[in-house]
Amino acid sequence: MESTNGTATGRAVTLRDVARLAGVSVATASKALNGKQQVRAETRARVVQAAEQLSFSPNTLAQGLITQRSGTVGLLTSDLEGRFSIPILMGAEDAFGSDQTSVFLCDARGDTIRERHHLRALLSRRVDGLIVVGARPDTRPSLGRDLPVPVVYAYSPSDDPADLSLVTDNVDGGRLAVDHLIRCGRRRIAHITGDPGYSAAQDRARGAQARLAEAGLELAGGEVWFGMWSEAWGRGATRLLLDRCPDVDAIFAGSDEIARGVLDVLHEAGRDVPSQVAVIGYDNWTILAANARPPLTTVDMNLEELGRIAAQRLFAAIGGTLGTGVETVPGRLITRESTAPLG
Amino acid sequence: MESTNGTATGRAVTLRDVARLAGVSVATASKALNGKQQVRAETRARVVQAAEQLSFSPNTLAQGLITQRSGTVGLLTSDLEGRFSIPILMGAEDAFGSDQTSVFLCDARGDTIRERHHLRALLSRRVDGLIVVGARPDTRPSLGRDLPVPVVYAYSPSDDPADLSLVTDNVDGGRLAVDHLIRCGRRRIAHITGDPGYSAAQDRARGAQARLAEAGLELAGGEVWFGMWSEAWGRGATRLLLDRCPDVDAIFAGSDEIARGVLDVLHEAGRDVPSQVAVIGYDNWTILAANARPPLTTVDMNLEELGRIAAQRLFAAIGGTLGTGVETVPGRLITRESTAPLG
DNA sequence: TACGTTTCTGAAAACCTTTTCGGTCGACCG
DNA sequence: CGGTCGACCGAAAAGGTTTTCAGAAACGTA
Repeated sequence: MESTNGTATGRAVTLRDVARLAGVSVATASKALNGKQQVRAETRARVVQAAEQLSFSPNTLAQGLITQRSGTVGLLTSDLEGRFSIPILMGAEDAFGSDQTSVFLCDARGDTIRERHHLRALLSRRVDGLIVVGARPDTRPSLGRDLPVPVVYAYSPSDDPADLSLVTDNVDGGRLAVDHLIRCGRRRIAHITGDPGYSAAQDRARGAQARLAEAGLELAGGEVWFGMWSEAWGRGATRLLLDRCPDVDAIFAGSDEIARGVLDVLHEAGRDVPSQVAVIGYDNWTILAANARPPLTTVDMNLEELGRIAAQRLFAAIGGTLGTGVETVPGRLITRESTAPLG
Repeated sequence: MESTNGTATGRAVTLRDVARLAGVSVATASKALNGKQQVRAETRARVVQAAEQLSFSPNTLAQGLITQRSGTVGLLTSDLEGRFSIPILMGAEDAFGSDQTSVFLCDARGDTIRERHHLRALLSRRVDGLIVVGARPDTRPSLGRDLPVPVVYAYSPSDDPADLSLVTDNVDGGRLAVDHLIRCGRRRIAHITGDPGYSAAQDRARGAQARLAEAGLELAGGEVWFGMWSEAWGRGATRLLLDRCPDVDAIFAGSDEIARGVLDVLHEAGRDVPSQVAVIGYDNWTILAANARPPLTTVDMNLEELGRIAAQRLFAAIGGTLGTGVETVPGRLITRESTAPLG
């Protein structure tokens, strides 16, 4: 039976076929292909050659059935359209060697019952482990303690301290940003950020203020400008800021979106960036940061790294036992042209 | 053995356990749970109850082994970080009922040998089908004709006409954009777009010009302004355009990024949008389009829809036979505030 | 009572691979 | 030459499910 355009080509070739062609039993064929010691070099060569000739590829389902290890992990996300899952996913993907482990991607779309649903399906598929990545860097409900596989929470930590969670270090990120501005010689530093209901906003602000305090400085404008995660808020807040505090020489924006708004208004107001006012963003969302005028210095959360670590922890946990608590991954500064030493 | 924090909890519960608890054989247990006719209602109830009590979930690997259907599909992408794969993926995800089918996500990162690698792995896992989504809307090499499973190419069409490809309708998209501008009463319409090496750029331009011709109009500036897919090019081209053709009353930008650049320069030049110049983008990349000043009217490529259709075609093809050729999915206009009737 | 029918149940094969364990064969030693 | 040993190979079980087919039970009919 010929294979015509996607129609399955008869039966798939199995180890039996290989064995038959090589003139050995399936047992030795298996051993030969898996590099076991129990087979003569000459026999092994014959088997390998037969396998290639038939372009045999072992049925992973059957393997999984007997080894009790499927070689798959589930990635349960809640914001696919968001920009957080994707880098994490990529990091995870390349931490598992792609030939060893494949990842099932499930998007729960923020819906708890859909999440339970996906969870059931994944367990039914006998995944070896689970990575749960949330939509925002706030605590999320645990999946529970009595799952048959290890779970790592990424980005959104679990509310159960017995789980293992990996999060970005927002406090340190805020500190990083302000530290950079101070090193640039800035002294009148303002902080415009997003929704105060986000712990990310609070943490970054805390880190920023801590670093300011160390330098004996106060926030320009006297307080953190909380608002929304949008360009429009960036614009609005900047207008107010320039009004109230015209001698500001640096602005730390809580996100690249906000930073875009900040840049816009500074431009309108005729303040040069970076010579008069330095601006730093957060997220390193390339489309926004790299295309800004001028290109935006920003804090990268190292999400791929976070994903990679999540995968490593999970991998280590499979078969072994998992750590607990919240592990924190530091970000890094990406310097572009929106910041520069003063003078 | 207790389950402690992710460590596997002894042996998983199997159909045998259910059968034993219900006092029947595994055969009847299977039939009972799968709604087969061969079992008395009372027996079925007993089995179901036992299954729930043990919270049994069938081993999909074993099922797949015998039914020759794994209930999985592979999604092979080349631009995870890009904005095209994700909506397609989401569309696909919700077209397959999530309890029926799970999707393996693989990112080849534009590397052909990594792609072969992933392909082998997916076939080894006995996926029921494959969706291949490319990074750019140009032709890509076919995976080949003699695969054991059906394949649908999305976004990037395959170079083999015997394959089934689904692409966005760029010609129609260009027409849509210009049609909207004409209906707004605009007559001096310019087109600034990206890299002329992209068929998307060419097609959109062709559609735009076709619609202009129907209205007896010519492109303002005389020609299409090809360049790069960047804000910077949008800015540069707009400056040139205003210079050469100051009475332009509408600009069709080949992407939202370009449109952002266009808006920036118009703003600087003191041209009001939309009262003096209407601007329309392409992609409906929300972060750019909705946050623009003013919010950007744009063409949405309906990528989720494309993903959904891809999944449907694939689903239909599994077991049956697949269509061939290139199928085209129309986009739709998203009107925001950057366009409005003249006067 | 004998027999046919219908309805339900269970044994067993099948899916494909890995792994254990016993067996064969030749070589080597005493 | 008998025995031991090592190297290599194959038969068979296992993993969890579905499906086929034969058998059992219950019931109605002649």
